[in-house]
Formats: sequence, structure tokens, C-alpha cells
Amino acid sequence: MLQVSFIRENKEQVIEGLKKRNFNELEIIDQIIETDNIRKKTQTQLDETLAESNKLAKQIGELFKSGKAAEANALKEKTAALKQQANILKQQLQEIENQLLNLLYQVPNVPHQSVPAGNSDQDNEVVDTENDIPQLPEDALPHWELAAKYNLIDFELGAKITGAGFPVYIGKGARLQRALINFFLEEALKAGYTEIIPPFVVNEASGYGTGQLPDKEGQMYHICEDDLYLIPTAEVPITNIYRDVILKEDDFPVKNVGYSPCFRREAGSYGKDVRGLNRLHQFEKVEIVQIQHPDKSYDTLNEMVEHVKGLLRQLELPFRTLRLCGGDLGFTSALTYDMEVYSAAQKRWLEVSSISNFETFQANRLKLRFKDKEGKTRLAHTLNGSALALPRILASILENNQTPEGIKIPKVLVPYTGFELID
RNA sequence: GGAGAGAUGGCAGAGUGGUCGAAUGCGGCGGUCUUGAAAACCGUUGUCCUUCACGGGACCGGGGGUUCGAAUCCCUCUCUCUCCGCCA
Repeated sequence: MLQVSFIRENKEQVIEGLKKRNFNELEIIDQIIETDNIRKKTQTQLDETLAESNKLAKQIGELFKSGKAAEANALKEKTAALKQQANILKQQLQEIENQLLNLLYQVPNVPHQSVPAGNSDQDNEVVDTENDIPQLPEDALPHWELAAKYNLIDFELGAKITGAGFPVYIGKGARLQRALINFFLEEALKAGYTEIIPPFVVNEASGYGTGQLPDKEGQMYHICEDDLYLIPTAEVPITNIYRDVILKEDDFPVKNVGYSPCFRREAGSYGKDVRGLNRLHQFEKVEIVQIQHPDKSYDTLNEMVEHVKGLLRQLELPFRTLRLCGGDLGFTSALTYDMEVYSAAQKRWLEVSSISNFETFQANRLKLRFKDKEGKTRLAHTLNGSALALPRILASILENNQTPEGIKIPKVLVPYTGFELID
């Protein structure tokens, strides 16, 4: 959520930014400022009432102490009206604060200057492309057929046990998946990240902290009985570690990495987009999260993009980097790079990572701050990225590396898998 | 699941109706002393709202209540700990 002070001081910039996102309810900006004005006025009135009431209470106490009970009782009567007024003001203030919060929750982050204009994923900017797209023979199989042929993944079995979108990984399929997880974690450790195993279920406050609530509750599985949510990404628990935390400047950069299963309800998508591993209700992911000084967060974003590129290079997969356009940018993000790998049998690009700088947008909700050199408390910047999401990597490895002899495992993974070929 | 105890500043730990934003110790920061360091001594040390400022206000786990006045009394929720039961 944006800070009201930021909106006040940079109103034009905010409006321009929101336009780039095709966010058109711009009247909300003036509503926010107006509501905040009322909030301030009410707060001041309440403070004055309480100040007076405090003063009287002190006087009454002194009068009682010096035995002037009659005078004290006389004063007591004056406090009743003040008390009533204070209660009314308190209630009003509460309502106004809720209104303000509701308005602020509706405003997405202001995009970074470099975010291109655009309406949909069609308008995303391809920053670069690496590695050649493999030329497969005509009879090359898509990954779901390969998965069946070599008994790596059983989608029907998952549907039997749970439902569609919950595949069962078997044998070398399971081992390849585990190898990838370990590879990603080890690479993150080499890059200086601290490994975290977070809870896979979070409470409501955490959902609000990273911005999944209140607007995306439909995306998460909700355990009603305990009012908890299955995490859609490890970002949620790992970032919420720092909810209500004040860091020291030399704590930067905070670099955490965590593996987790991710659960997504993802209602409303059908057809070939969701075939096989392309879109699942449960999948595995290694997530990198950084918390950084505002002056350095964009350098950090680039560092994270480079880290992910390094992973894809080592896996020898063709990939490209996209800078998301305003229309495709996530609600909480200021700048996002998507990484896509080419899945050669499906002949399409698949998103395997999304790396974002949220600037202070999450930190504001999280109350994640740091003390700067002058001793002032300021909001930190949060960033995160997938490094990487497993299913589509798996899909692309299976498809791109298929040969008549079997599926070749990328060299870098062999120490992790313990086998070189799936046959 | 049953019984009991508790939640106070970065940490430890006092405080049971007014003088408490809160003793004391540790830690942190600044200083004196020292060639330097340690020790010792002195000072300082929470967050938030509001104000140009002076100032004012809120916060002792969350919410509500009693009272002129609540960290302190009452209700409620959450969490933690101890004992018993169950258990990977």
C-alpha cells in the first residue's frame, strides 16, 4: 500500500504512474487526500478533548489528596461531557481510518519509470533472449506424453487422490524434481542467501502483509476451521518474517531463500494452457527474497535477474527476459522481470520466474523499516523472485532434451540426480 | 484433549488505582581516563499520530468494560510456559 504522505507529495507522479497501469479510478487519489484531511482534523479534536480530560483528572486527584472532596466532586461533573465527546470522536476516527485504509488498499503500486506502457502480456518488452531454440523432429512429444511414456508423472493418479492439478511424481520424475530443488538451493547459498524452511500455512495478517489479501483471497486455499491459508508462494511467510521489524542499516542486504510447495486455486483457465505441468494447483518452487536499502534496491533487482539467468544458463535452456508492461504488472510491484523458457515440443514460452521490486509498497503494510544513518526510521524495500518454479522447468527439460535414446539430464544436474538419462 | 501459571521497553526484570512512558540490571550509543584496549566513572538510549515550531495525544500481548483517573480492577480473545493424556 502506498503511503498517504507519498501520495500527497507526488500526486501528479502517482496519477501518471497509475495511468500507465490502465488504472482509471483516479478520483480515488483525491478521496484519499480528503479522507486523510478529515482524519487529521478528527485526531486533533480528539487529542484536545483528551488533553483537557487528563488535566481535570490530575486536578481532581490533587484535590482529593488535600482533602477538598467537595471541590473535587464538582469538577467530576465537568468530565462527563468530555468523556462522551471523546467517545464519539474515537468512534468517528475509527470509521475514518477504516475508510482510508479501504481506499488505500485499492490503489496499486506506482510503476517504475522504465515500465513500458501496454495493456496485456502482448505488450511486454523482450529485453534479451539467450541460447538457441532446439530443432526437434516432427514426432517430438509434449512433456505430458513423455511423462507418461517414461512413467515420471501421473496426472490421473493425482486426480484420483486429490483432484485435477495435483500430479504425482514418480521414480526418476520425483528424483529429477528433488535434484532441481537442491540445485537451486545450493546455487542460492553460493550467492549468499540464507536458507529458510518456512511454515507452508499462514494467518490472515501475513496475507495482508505481502498483499495477497484483501484482493486476491480467491487465489489461496483457505482453511476455514482455523482461519489459515495455504501459501501460494514462499514469498508470503519469508517476507512476513520481517513484519513489524526495524532493521539496522548494516543489516542490508537481507537475503533469504526458501523452498516450498505452493498452492493456488487459479480458477478460470482451461484448455492447452493448463495441460500437463503448465498450470497446477500444487507445485514446487524455490524463492529468493531480499530486503534492501531504498538507494540500492534496483541494483539488487538486477543482481537477482542475473542470478536467475545463471541458473537457466547452467540448465542449458533457451530463455528470454521480459520487462512487464504497465497493464501486466502485478498489483504490488513497481518493476517486474519475467523469465520464460522455451518448451520446444509445445512450441511456446513458459514463465518460470517473476522477479520484482516492490519498493516500499509491501514494507508499508508490513511495517518493515530500518534506522538510517541519521537515526530516522524509514521504510525498507522488498524484492523477490522465483529461482525457480519447478514444473515448467521440468516440462522444458523433458521436451527440449528428448532423444531417441531417452531424455538427457543437463550436465549440471547429474551430481544431484545420480543418473544421466531417463529411458 | 484435561488442569494450572503467565504475557511490561533490544533483553532480563520491578511495578497491584493518581506523582508510571514506566525502577533496576544487561546490552547499544556518546564521553572521561588510556599509547591502544579492557575495567571504572559520567551522560544518553522505544514506537506512532499531530504541529512550521512550542506543545498535545496514543501505546505495558489484542479487543471491550469499571473509574474523575488503569500497566495496575473486571470480561473476552490470542499466544507462551508447566503438569497429565495422545502422538510423527
